[in-house]
Amino acid sequence: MRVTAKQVAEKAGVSMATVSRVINRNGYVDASVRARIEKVMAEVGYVPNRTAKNLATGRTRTVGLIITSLQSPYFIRLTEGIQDVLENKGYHLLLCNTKFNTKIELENLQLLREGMLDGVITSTGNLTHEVMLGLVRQNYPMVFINRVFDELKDEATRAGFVMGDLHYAGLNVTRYLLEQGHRNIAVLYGAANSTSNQFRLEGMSQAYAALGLRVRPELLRCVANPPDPSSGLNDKEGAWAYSETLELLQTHPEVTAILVFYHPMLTGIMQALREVGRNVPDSVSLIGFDDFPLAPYLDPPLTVMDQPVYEIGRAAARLLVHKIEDATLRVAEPIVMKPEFIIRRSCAPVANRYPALAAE
Amino acid sequence: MRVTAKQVAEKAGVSMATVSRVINRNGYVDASVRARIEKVMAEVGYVPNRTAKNLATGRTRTVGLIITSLQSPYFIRLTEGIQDVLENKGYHLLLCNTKFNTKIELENLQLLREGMLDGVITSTGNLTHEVMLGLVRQNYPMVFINRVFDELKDEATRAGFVMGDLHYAGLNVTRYLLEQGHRNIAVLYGAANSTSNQFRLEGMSQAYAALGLRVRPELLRCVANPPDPSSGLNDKEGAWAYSETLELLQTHPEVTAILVFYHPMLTGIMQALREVGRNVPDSVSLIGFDDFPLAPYLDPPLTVMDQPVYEIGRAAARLLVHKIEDATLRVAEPIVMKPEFIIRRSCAPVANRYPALAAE
DNA sequence: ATGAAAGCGCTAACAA
DNA sequence: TTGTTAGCGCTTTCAT
Repeated sequence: MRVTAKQVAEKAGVSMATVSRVINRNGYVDASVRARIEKVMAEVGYVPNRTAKNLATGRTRTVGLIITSLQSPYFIRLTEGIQDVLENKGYHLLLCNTKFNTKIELENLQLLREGMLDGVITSTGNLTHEVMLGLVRQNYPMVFINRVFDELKDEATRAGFVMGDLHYAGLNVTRYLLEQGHRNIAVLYGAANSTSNQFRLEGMSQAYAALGLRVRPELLRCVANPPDPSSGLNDKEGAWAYSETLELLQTHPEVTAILVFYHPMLTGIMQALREVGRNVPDSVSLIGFDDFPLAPYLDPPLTVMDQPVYEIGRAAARLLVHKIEDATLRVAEPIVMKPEFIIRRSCAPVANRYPALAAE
Repeated sequence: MRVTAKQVAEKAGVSMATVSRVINRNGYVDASVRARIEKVMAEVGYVPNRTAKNLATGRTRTVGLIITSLQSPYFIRLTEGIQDVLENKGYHLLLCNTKFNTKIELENLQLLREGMLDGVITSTGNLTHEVMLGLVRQNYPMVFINRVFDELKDEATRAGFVMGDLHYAGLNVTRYLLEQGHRNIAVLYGAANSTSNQFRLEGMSQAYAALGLRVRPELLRCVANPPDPSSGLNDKEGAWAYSETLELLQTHPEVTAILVFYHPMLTGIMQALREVGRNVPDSVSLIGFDDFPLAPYLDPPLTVMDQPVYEIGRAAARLLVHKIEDATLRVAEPIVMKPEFIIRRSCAPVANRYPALAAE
């Protein structure tokens, strides 16, 4: 049978309170008494019951992380950053992978209300915007990645915000392509409703506008509604991207550059390109968002706009833990991190494609 | 303030027991009474407290998953399989990423003893062998991936086992290379102590033995002890593999094939190969273990021995949930899944390298 | 069909 | 420095 603190107390001839003090190393306990209790605990193999402690303290030292996919190196790296900090602070991570399913996301947010989670970090689209807003206003400790709530502008809540400078990222990537002569730049992204994508797209528009040009909306493709979201297929997201890319290239052969906002789509895009004989980078330039270990080893090595994802994760976790442990903390200003452009070999000037034209 | 079931009961003019019955939809409750209680719950915004429920029921509907890295597509896919099943059964996932740190692993195992976890799935090396064994003998619900306990052979415990046929995998990959004329096959693996590696190595030996040959132990390299395990460096594991590979190629230039048991090492291996001018596959053949979405897009496309990782994950989660929900369940037989060899372009016969020799 | 009441195992304020 | 005691909020027999 399980041994309880009460039994330890009886056996050691002390009160439960004293046992509790030695378990948690707080309060004053006489050295000899402590030794006696510890001896008893070791003898009977006492293990404290965590759920009882959770109930008594009203805390669980568990944090929820909500992401939309495990296939994206972005989320992996983010999770690593978060977990490294949490572990260091003695917190645990409950992982919720929504796979773009709002229902799953809501179920996990419910755990926050139910007191099973001390706080939550979210890095998802904004389908659950209203729910999140409600939670924030009820002062649950929450940290949002790459997301803003205009409604909260003048409110002092416990919510925290960490972001990459995605506007800057979109702006600079686009400027780079425009300078290389690209005018028909397609974008493939993963979730229509995410603020991350909006930021990048805004940056993109700005780069166009600087040249008196405009984004062509028909070249913006979202793959948020997968053909078969429930299949166990490996590389499911690549499969969606594949058909979308094929369609794009067919209807818009004038595309000379593709921006990939969501890396799980990369395989499908590359396969489609290959099948229709559009070589990278000579026929089409390709740029990914966020770096990942294998990027330099792809064929061709992928040029990417990187974000310090690991640091973003760390910052988010630190912020959340602060907010959990200090209920009065109010940090309204988002933490913003600068991206870095990493040029490899998946982009080429349009002139390479039409050398004759360029020579004129 | 938080609303409790007690307050709901008072407001609805019933007892807590009845409220509990409507929350959990069990026991008999008169339709009109149920409606009244539900109305009150909605009005006051009642949310049940999960930690209290956990304490009262002695269960948390939370399962721990212990893996050693998030950088390996193997663990990612495994996690997806596990999570898809858990979510479907109403369980949550507490993720423990040990990064080969035994201390972290032990801390998470402790959560099982402390009643915070209903069960645990482990897919790690066997540094914690004794601890695991103790837990199993105390009848905690546990499922092990790619691991066996000879000690448990004749005991009826609650432990479950799911494995890929790694012996078969090692055997066939090696046979394939031997048939292509390779005799100096190096192996780079991630954790010296893992049974998965042992199984593969045994298969390998068998393939050698069939030709009257033997494995050359000096060509087996483990990268379990990283130069800097705590750095936040992206692609840390690739960095370890890089230096190990460099050293290997320098001391053993006769190597014509490399088997990679742990994919996060791939980047470092490829870079080292590139730097010393050993072209894949003409100068060195490369085979990876387990497929992943980007494998066909590497330069060159990677030949791999794949495992049905997603299915392994699903099977493990199903088994664990069974064991949690039926304390009498005793399934000693491991579930074994067959691997599949996927040939792409990272292997070439040795004859390609020494055509003159082959022509003799 | 509903209620009373005894836990579940620990924490923490207060008293001593 | 230690003990007393009243919770934490829910579940679950056992009556009724």
